[in-house]
Amino acid sequence: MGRKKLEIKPIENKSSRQVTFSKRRNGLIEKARQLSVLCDASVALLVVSASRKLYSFSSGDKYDFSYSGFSIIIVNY
Amino acid sequence: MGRKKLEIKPIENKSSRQVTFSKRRNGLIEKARQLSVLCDASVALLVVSASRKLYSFSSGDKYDFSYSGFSIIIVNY
DNA sequence: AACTATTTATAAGA
DNA sequence: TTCTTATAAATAGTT
Repeated sequence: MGRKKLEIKPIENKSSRQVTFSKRRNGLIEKARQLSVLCDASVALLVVSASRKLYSFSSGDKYDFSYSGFSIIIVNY
Repeated sequence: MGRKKLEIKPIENKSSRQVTFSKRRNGLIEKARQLSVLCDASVALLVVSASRKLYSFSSGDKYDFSYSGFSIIIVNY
């Protein structure tokens, strides 16, 4: 999408990469939410940025996410 | 997208729901892959259908997924 | 399983 | 950097 076709390869420019990350992360989380609502599916999504920030989505309240360094653990209630 | 605008609410018709699930699940997984490649992010995505089938994506080979009943556990190597 | 009319996401630009 | 918009991409309904 967008003004030009974008090849799916690492974005070198740091600020472009940051902008694209923010937009696409939000889009992905919204799509995950929609899938869970539309299709009665359970969805868990974890995204860790290059700068180690964690963003997550899970349908319902089935999961508890924790994050430490490189480890991601999903623990059921 | 599509011929008509679709409200984001549970799809009652079973076959429609199944078709939408298949299309959107594939789309979501592809978007997850693209985000990880474009933005040097770690992404883990788990989708469990109403019929309890598990579909997943993770960037790199950092994670190992297992699924049993309602429990989903991500374990690092 | 394909198609295609539309909606939606988003790459650049302002 | 928040908002805009031209365009690419996803997909709902159809065949």
